[in-house]
Amino acid sequence: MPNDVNDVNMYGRLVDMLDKPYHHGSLEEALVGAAMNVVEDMGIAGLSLRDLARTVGVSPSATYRHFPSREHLVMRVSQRSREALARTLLVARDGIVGNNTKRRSVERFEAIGRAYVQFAVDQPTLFEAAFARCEVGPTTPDDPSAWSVLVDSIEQMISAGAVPPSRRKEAPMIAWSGVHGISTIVTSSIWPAGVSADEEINAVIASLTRSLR
Amino acid sequence: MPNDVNDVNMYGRLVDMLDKPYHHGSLEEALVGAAMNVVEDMGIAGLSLRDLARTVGVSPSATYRHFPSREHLVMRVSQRSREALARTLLVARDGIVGNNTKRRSVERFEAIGRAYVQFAVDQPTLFEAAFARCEVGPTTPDDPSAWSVLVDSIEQMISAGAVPPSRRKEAPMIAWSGVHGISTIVTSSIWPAGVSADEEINAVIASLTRSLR
DNA sequence: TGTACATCAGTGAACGCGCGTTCACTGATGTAC
DNA sequence: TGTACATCAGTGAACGCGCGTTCACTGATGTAC
Repeated sequence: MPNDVNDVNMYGRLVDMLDKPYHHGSLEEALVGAAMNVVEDMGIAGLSLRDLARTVGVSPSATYRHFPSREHLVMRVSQRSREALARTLLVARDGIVGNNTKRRSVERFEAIGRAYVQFAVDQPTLFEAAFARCEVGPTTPDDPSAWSVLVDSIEQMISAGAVPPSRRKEAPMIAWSGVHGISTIVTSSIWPAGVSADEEINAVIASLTRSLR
Repeated sequence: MPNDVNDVNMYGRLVDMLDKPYHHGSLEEALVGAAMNVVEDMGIAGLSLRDLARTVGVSPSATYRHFPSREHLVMRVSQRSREALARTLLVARDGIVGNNTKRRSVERFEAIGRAYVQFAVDQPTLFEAAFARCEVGPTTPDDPSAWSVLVDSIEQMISAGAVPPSRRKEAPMIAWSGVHGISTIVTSSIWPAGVSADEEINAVIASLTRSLR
């Protein structure tokens, strides 16, 4: 096959590579982004600073300009994962509309729960990363925060009269435990791979609404 | 300090070591046992075949007589952890006695739930190992099986009239999700370390009993 | 507007490490006759 | 009862690997005067 055109492209790429400036410009963001990709398909145990540096095209030691240790990177990735989860909850919630505020508040609550489980099923490694035990804690609150989304949703149900105010204190943890539990069960090794869990998910979510009444 | 007696002991030990037979005798069991200890204080990521061989006093390659790969050992440890969990559930259940069968069935159910969470709190690394994603599956059913303990307990409640038979199918997953969820939440990095979760645990377990009625 | 200089963000080589796994081997055990 | 031999369960050395982290360094950038 003729290779002149390809050669031009190749040289173009080589030039791009050679033109690579000494300063990356946004190395920290690039590292976190690359790390999210790695976690997505290898899990958080597959994260390696050297590997990320390679991917981003930078020397291993450059990563230490931005993260004091691997563990700090892990913390960032974990938080990112939680924030990604929170964003999908918001999208699911805002997808539910209607004028009956009471009914809408319950439907939104259930949509959030369903989206939570769906995130875990679709992105098991990110979900795992989101709640991984981690030696260093986040220095910034999650934004958006899945917990806040849940609490707000329950507050809406209380305002709309779908849940009695007496449940205010305990309701978030009850709801979170239920959806989190079925999520981890369905994505763990004890759940037979490839088998749908739709019925179980529906039953759990229905039980939550029921137990908050 | 005089060292004659100590020397005798020391020589005794040395002789013991030198007397070590060529064949270990129960290497497989010794490896699994050592692995449980490692997992208990380093987590499952800290498992290394070489390290175990060292601990047990055997060459690294000897482990391959008993496990085709590290992953197979991980599977065994994971199953062991689940069985340990199941045993604590049985103990907790059998600790509840009484003549009122209906009341007893509910109290046993709740005791099992509480023991489940307590196991996770007391042995977070074993709990994590029990449900770790694992590339090879177990070849033998868990014995005892935590799932069976739970199902039996619900069956008892149904017989005693504490739970309507119509809930038979969905009840186990609802209950399991709740206790499993709060367990993973409380042992994950998002729960502030050292803060008691007793109130939340009680609220979740009460909500489960409520939602099964 | 030009320049000296501090600071920042990279490089590249090296350190020491432990890992999983394989290989040819040998010592111990059990079994058929 | 003794013995030849297959099989089992170890040894020990080596392979190749990738990792986190440190170090002395240099190129680029921004800022005070």
